[in-house]
Amino acid sequence: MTERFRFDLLATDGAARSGVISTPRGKVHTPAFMPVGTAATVKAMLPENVRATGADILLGNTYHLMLRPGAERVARLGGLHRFMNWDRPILTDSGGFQVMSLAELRKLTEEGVRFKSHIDGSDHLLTPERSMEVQRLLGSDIVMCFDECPALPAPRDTIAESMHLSMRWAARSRQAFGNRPGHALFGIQQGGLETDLRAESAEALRGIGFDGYAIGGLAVGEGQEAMFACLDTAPGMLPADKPRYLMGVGKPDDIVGAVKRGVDMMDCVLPSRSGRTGQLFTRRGVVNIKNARHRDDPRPVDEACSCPLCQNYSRAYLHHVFRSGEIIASMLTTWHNLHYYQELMSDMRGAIAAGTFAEFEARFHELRAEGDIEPL
RNA sequence: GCCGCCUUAGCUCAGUUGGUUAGAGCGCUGGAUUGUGGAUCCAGAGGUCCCCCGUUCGAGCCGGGGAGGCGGUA
Repeated sequence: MTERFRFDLLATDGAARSGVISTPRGKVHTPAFMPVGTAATVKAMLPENVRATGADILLGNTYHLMLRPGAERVARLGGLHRFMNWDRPILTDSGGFQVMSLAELRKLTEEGVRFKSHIDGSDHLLTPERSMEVQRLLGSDIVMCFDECPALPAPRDTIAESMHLSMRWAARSRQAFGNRPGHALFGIQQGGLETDLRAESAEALRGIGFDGYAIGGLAVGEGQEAMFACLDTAPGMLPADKPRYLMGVGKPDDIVGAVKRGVDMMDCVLPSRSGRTGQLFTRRGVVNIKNARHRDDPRPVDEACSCPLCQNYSRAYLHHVFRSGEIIASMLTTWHNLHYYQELMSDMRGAIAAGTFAEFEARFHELRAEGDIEPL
């Protein structure tokens, strides 16, 4: 068992990197995709099945868990790992993003954010210090700094002001986190699409010193082209010997493009959330199982996929259970999507190690361009 | 047999004193969803207004006849 948090870079191919993060709760192979388990569960999945898809680490949410069931309660019950039956690493988001996207009647001050719960309207105050405390109570392995994430597009002044506040909060987060061997604290770079603000933010974070560095504030409406343009320079501003985490991204092609540009970790709700709305991610692009074309189709979603859905059930069956609102529909689609995402990450790790990332990427886009199989 | 009520989109129903291209909800056909609200939003298709005749410049609406359904009554 590793006593301390550690990141070892194993291979590079162009800007793409492959490595391993070691924690007392296990290793995380990078590039890594973290399924989102917001409310102490990856919806529609048992933890052992999430693990079976290849996930090394999950993401949990400070915002949701502090509101329900409450961080102190989770702590009394033995911590988040025990509570949700996942003994491997967990990264927790700080709550900053969710306060902005979910809560009502926010009031932003230097101290933190006062807001009303989207669940029951109760009043709450989230500060860098409280966010660190909540994440400690949960037992998070990788703790995220409390930050503010403005929606894009926004005026440069707004982006700059927000970034400076996030940097002051990053320093307070670092101070409040203290020294906790075996646990990591990640700083979050902001600055929107402005290269100089990104650089200034990265410099501020390096000055404080973190165990890993996240790129925040992307995939919030700017489009893939703008995001990639930002990622052409943002990862290189962060320390090469620490993990780089692109928050909230993304679709499969976003992920491939991000890894190509030097990102080591990502999380996204898409495979799980879209799974619950009938959207399946495959080598050949997206399949919407609700579409009428699948009604009589006895074939699997992807004949080359080894997940339980593709091995045992037809498109026609999945279409039926989806249209009927059956719970198994969400289970099967979520399982498939997480399996696909993890296989994608595994393939990229292999390609980086072999120095064949360019070939991998070409094949990835080639298959998607072919599109889904023709309807019967 | 007689009396009353009903018939408008796939379903359940609105539809003003008769007045442009007849609407809604659900369903259906598609789309959106990026540090999760099992949520939500967007777009589209779909009509012999039960049938026939009449009145009227003009009928889903008014009159007559018929068909089908529901209820009451002998």
